[in-house]
This record gives sequence, C-alpha cells and structure tokens, in this order.
Amino acid sequence: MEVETLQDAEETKNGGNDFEENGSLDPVVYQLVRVEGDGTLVPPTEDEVLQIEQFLDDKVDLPSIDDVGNVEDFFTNDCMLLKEPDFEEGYSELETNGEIHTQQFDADLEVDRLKPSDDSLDIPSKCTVVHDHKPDTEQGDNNIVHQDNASTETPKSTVLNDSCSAEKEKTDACSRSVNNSSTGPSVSGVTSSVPDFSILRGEVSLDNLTIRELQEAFRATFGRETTVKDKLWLKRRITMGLTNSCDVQSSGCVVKDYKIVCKDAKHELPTIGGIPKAEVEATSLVRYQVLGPGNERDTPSCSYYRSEDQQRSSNRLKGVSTDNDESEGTLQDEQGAAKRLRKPTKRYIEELSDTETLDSTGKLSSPGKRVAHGEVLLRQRVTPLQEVDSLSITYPTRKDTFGGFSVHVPYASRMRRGRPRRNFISFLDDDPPVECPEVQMAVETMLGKDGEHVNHASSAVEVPLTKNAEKKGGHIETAEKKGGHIETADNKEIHSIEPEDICRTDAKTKTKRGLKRKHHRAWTLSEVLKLVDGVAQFGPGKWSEIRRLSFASYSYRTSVDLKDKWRNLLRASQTQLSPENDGVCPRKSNPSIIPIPPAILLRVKELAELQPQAGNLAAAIKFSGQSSKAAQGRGSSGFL
DNA sequence: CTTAGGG
DNA sequence: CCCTAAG
Repeated sequence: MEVETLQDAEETKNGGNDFEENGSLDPVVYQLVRVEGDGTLVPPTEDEVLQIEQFLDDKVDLPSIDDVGNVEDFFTNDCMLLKEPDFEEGYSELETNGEIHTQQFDADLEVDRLKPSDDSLDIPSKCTVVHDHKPDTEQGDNNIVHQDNASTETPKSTVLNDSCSAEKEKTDACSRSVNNSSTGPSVSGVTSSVPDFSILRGEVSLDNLTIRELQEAFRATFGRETTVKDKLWLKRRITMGLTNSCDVQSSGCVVKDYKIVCKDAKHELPTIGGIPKAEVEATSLVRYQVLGPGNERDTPSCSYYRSEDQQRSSNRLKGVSTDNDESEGTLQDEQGAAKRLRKPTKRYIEELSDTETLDSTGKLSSPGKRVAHGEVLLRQRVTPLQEVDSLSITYPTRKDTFGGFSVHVPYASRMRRGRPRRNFISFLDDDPPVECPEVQMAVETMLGKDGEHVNHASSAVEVPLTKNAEKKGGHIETAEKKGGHIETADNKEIHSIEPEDICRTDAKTKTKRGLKRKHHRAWTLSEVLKLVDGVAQFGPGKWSEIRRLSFASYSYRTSVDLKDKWRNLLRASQTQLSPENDGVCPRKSNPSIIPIPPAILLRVKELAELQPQAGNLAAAIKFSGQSSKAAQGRGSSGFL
C-alpha cells in the first residue's frame, strides 16, 4: 500500500503560525497519514514523520505572507499572462516561491505520505484525493497514487493554498471556496478575471458541452478566455486543469473528478478549477496546470508539453509511469489529430533556449520560456529533490514541441551550426611575429600544408637570392649580411630567418585586415634553381606540379608563387641578360640586392625560349626532360 | 584547385 | 605578394 499523504484541512493547531497571527489564514496542517488499501488512515510512522518534517522546515520559510502574495499574484497574472507573451517578469518571483512549494511537495511526494507537518506549514489539505479521471485506471491503491501524481493539483491550487494561509483576503476567498464547494475558485477573486466555475461544478460530462460551453468552462478553469474551438482540445484542457493531470482523455472527461475532489476536500482550493488539493501530488500537478494555462496560448501544443513533463515527473516521482504514458500518448495523438501541428517559432525557440540556459535547473527547459514559465515553476517545485537525476538526463536535450508533440532536441542543434571559422588558422599563422620555425611548423602543420617545415627549417639555409647572389659555389651558402646570419652551409642554417621576415610578418599581421599577408620570403638561390629546374622538367605553367615535386620542402611556396617568380625571372632574364653586358643590375646597384646569377638567368632564358617552342611542338613534354637536363648541364654546372 | 594576369 | 578572372 501506499502511504498516502493526506492533508488535513486546516488546522488550527498551528499555533503560533504567522498565519494565525495574521489571522488571515486558516491554518492548515498537513497530517501525515498512511492510507491503507481499504482507505483507512493510519498514523504515520516516526520515520515518515521525520522525513516529512525536514521538508517542512525548509518550507516554512517559504510561505511568508509576502511571498505568498507574490505567488498568488503571479499565478493570477499567470493566467492572464500566459496568453500574452509578455509576462515573463512575473515569473521570476514566482519561481522562487514555486520552488519552495515544489520542494515541499516533492518531499511529500517522495515520502508519499503526509505527516502532520509543523504548524508552520499550512497547506490546506484536503482529503485524499482519489481521482478517477481515467476510467481505465485501476482503482487500487496504486491507482490512487498514480492518479494523484498524474492528476493532481494545479499549481494554482498550491499557490492558493499558500496564499490563503498567508493572505487574509485570500484567506477569505479560500475559506469561501472551501466552504462553498460550489463556489468558484476563490482565485477568481484574486485573479482579475473571475472564472465562473459553476459550470464545472457537478459532474458534467464535457462531452456534452458545446464549444461555447467548453470555452466557458475553460475560462472558468483557467481564468482566461480561449478562442480555441477545438472541442477535443478544450475538453482536455479543462479536464487537465481540473484534474491537474495529464492523463485526461479527450473524450469522456468528466468534471466530476474535480468535483469529487472538492467534495472530499473541505476546501476547495481556489485554484484553477478547484482542484483538489492533494498536495502531495499536487506538486506535480501544479506544474501541469500552470503549464496548461500558460502554455496554452490557446494552442493545444501546450498540453503536449505538459503531458510529457508531467509524465516524466510523475513517473520519476512515483515510478508510476504506465498510466501516464498512456494518457499522454492519447493526448498527443488526439491533439495532433485535432490540431495542426505547430512549428516552434523562431522566437519561441529562442525563448526556449534562453530559458533553458537560464534554468540551471535544467529540467525546466522545456518548451518556451514563457510557456514554460509556468512549467518551470512547477517543475522546480516538483523537481528539486527528485528530479536531480532527471535533470542530468534532461540537460542535454531540450524539449520542443512540434505539432503538439514534444520532441527532445539536442541543445546543440540549436546552437549555431556554422562551421568553425576557417580563419582561425590564419590567426595562428599570423602569429609568428617571431620567427620561430617551430611556430611556423606548427602552423603549417595545422594548415596541413606540406610538412615541409622541417625541411624548411633545416634547409632553410638558403639565403635569399638577392642577397647572396653569387655566392653559390655550389650551394648557396652565403649569407649575406642581411640575413644577419651567415649561413655557412646551406644545411646548417636553421635559423635563417631574416629580420625581414619577422618584420614582414608583423606587418602583415597588423596590416592585413583580416587576411594576413603572406609572410614574405625572399627567394633563395636554391629555390630559384629548383624552380628553374622544375620548369625545365615539367614545363612552364605546370606550377602545381613543380610545386609538388620540386618544392616539397617549401611549403610556403605556392604554385602561384612559383608562377610569379618565374615571371619575374623571365623578366629579369630578358632585361638583365640582354643588357647583360652591363652586368649591372639595370635598376639598382643596390648592394643589398644581389642579382640572380647570370647562369640562372640564362637558364631561364633558355627555358623560356625553349618552352614556347617546345610548347608549340608539344615537345614540351619530351622536351622537358631534355631541356631540363640540358639546362642543368649548362648553367648549372653546379647547381643541381 | 590551378592558371594567368594585373596590381 | 595579393587579387581576380577563368577554366
């Protein structure tokens, strides 16, 4: 059996409660009772009591009058707000309160029994709630529990209760409501809109109501108007509101549940529909209701959300899932059928995201901020204790509603999908203001360029042609002043980074807007030779080939670079060679710049000449081999 | 991506 | 070296 929590109606025992002092509230005390299968109540065990007490203590603070007031207002607004997008603000406050409540409830739920709580708590309790929403449901004790979970109370009811205890006015209302089962929820008094619950009273089969009546009922239940004309939906909503459960079935819903509850309960809670207060379950229920109304924007979808959440929560809490699930499915299906699917709006989505983000609680996450607000609140209440795990689970995904169906969507999906900026590499690149080969290497590596760096570094030896100029004895060793380093041997120079490079690098980094300018690298004699050789082999225009084969080690030389360089070489060869005799560099005599060795130029020239010719012939191909060799032979004598 | 060319 | 147009 389960221990059912029963709340005892007000009790005066509370004694020194604030409430009493205020006089406004009827002190309600929860009594923890174990419900036997036969329905008899049994005094709680000490353990049970203890467990509950803890919760109570925590709660006690919560219900301060002020808080309560806020809560109430909040709820009140809630109804109204729910409709409108802008009601967010109200929530924050509520949440706090809500949490508290939730905790309590949770606690209660967990324990599954109520214990005579401290006086401090006054929750109007009412009778045990046995809901018969579902016809299907079994009626065993278990059922009861389930139902409670599933069904339950509206958040409002919860609130109301609190408020009642706290506020005088409300109290009155509460008391009234309590007294008059018939009376509409006192809430009305609080709420701007005064729902007329009368319609709900009694056992009325929603099925028999007209849309209009249903709408009225809806209004009575949620305190707000609805334009929805979907009977099914309305029925559901109403039922849900009344019962607080998700399980409501579209058809065959009878208000009587509500009613029953009312009857049992001494007070009707002003809550939305006058939901019974089985506080315990109420917790979970509360959520539902809130959601319902809130979500509702007259949209069926809301209910979906809820249902899921509810189910979950209830399941979690009680471990009873079956009924709920079924009901859920039913609801969803029905709704889905009834209404068109609704796609989340961008805004909606955004809101959701935000909400989720905000809620550390995680769970809340669901649906939209706003919509969810109510839910959130409720959830928190419910969740805190037990839902932890759920939270963790939930976290990764967010629920969205699609066409009324809740769907878990990975948060990630919402995130921007853009691919990572490809530039980031560039940035890396920029870097090396300093020259560290390492950095470069790293960069290059990252870039995926040829892995040359290694070579580069080690072989970097080469001196910029310009500078070295002639030196080459066979290799380029010279170092010019410029480099600052002297490369003794080509091989060695590892650090041949020239100051220039550095400077340039920086420059480019700074200069280039987004793109950094490629690090300037002077062409070394060896590079030129390779280039020439490459051209000789593959022919001009085969830059990519040359680059691949001949410049494997120079990752920083692109085919474009080769092409450019070649162009420059050609130019040079033409100008220099011809006037060659001058021997001097035409344009500058600048010492720093060392002209490309004539030998090379010669080769270039030859190639240039050959190529074209060859090109014509297509001999280029064949040629290439020969030419290259030839070229080598000649000019290079020692180059390659 | 590779070439060609202009800047 | 960069940039762009054109395959």
